[in-house]
Amino acid sequence: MRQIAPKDTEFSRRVLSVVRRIPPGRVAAYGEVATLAGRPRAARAVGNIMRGCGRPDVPCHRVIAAGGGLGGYGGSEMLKRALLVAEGIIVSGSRIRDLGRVRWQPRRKP
DNA sequence: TGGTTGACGGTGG
DNA sequence: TCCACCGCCAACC
Repeated sequence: MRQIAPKDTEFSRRVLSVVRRIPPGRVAAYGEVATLAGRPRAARAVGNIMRGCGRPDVPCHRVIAAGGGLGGYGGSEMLKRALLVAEGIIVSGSRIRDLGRVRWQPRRKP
């Protein structure tokens, strides 16, 4: 059983900051968060940090896998699905159907 | 210092 | 549409 203690490094803190910015009713993929954190290829690393988020400030349940997969949630994948549905996101089984609609867009250049 | 793991992403069959 | 393989990055032992 590996220790779940994310290091308070720049990267981890940046990732948490990005996830914290995700508004309700919207979701972001690990790769998206990684890109916003400055590491477009660190999707796995983001998952590692999410694994030990343990912070109510960080809506880790709004972070999903690319393609609409929910990914995981401390072992209770069903809980994550319920949280997303409660926010108005349509989820079918373990897959988000209106992914292109709930996809969080951090900023758009005018 | 090096090797392994993991809440991933993308492509191919 | 679903399953499998490879590649990338950070944390843990």
